[in-house]
Amino acid sequence: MAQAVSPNNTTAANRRRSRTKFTEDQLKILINAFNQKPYPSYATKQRLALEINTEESRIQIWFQNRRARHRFQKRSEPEEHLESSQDEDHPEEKIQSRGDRRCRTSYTSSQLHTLIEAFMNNPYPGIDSRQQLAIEIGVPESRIQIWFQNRRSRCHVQRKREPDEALEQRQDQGKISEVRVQGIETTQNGTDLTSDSYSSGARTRW
DNA sequence: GCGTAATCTAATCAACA
DNA sequence: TGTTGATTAGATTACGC
Repeated sequence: MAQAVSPNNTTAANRRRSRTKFTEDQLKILINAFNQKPYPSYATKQRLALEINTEESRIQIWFQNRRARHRFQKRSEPEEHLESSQDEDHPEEKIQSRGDRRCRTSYTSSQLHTLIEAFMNNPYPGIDSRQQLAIEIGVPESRIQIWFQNRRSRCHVQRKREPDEALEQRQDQGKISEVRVQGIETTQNGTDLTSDSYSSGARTRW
């Protein structure tokens, strides 16, 4: 998978968060919680965060990685070695956790303006930039990270769709031949994730 | 070098205007 | 109903021992 930040290009602006080192006691609590519920609700994650004195976002990442490791083990290990209680697919937990999500963050137009400006400047901000933005607009850093993820993702989708849409438009207008889509493709083909064009066709809220 | 936290994309769910 | 924040799986990167 393509990564935006090359290993040798680490600057203050794209530096990763330093690794969290969980203590034995913290891990005991986390593992115990995981064994009970691999898909904890937001309230549970918050409670755990409080209990082991860390951020809720770290709990979320820990559970994500833990589930991934479990799935991996499940695939690679012979079936008789599996611990039955923990290796179910846990569909009921998944369903339940959907009912207790974090409240949707609602950004003001000025917050969005700041985010978009930052995105145009750098679509892959490191921990320092994200924290700075978080302070600036008064939103947790984890929400900034999610916002950038969604924004990048939707930019990719939009860019994939644009040539098709241009074609459809031409067909709708009954304009035959000579109209070139090339221009659109070439200008969008670079690394310009920063374009706000992905929302330009639709209604914008900012 | 290994274990694993952090990060990424893509798909999907779901709140809200 | 479309937009977009939240969550997930799965893959990958890279930190810290």
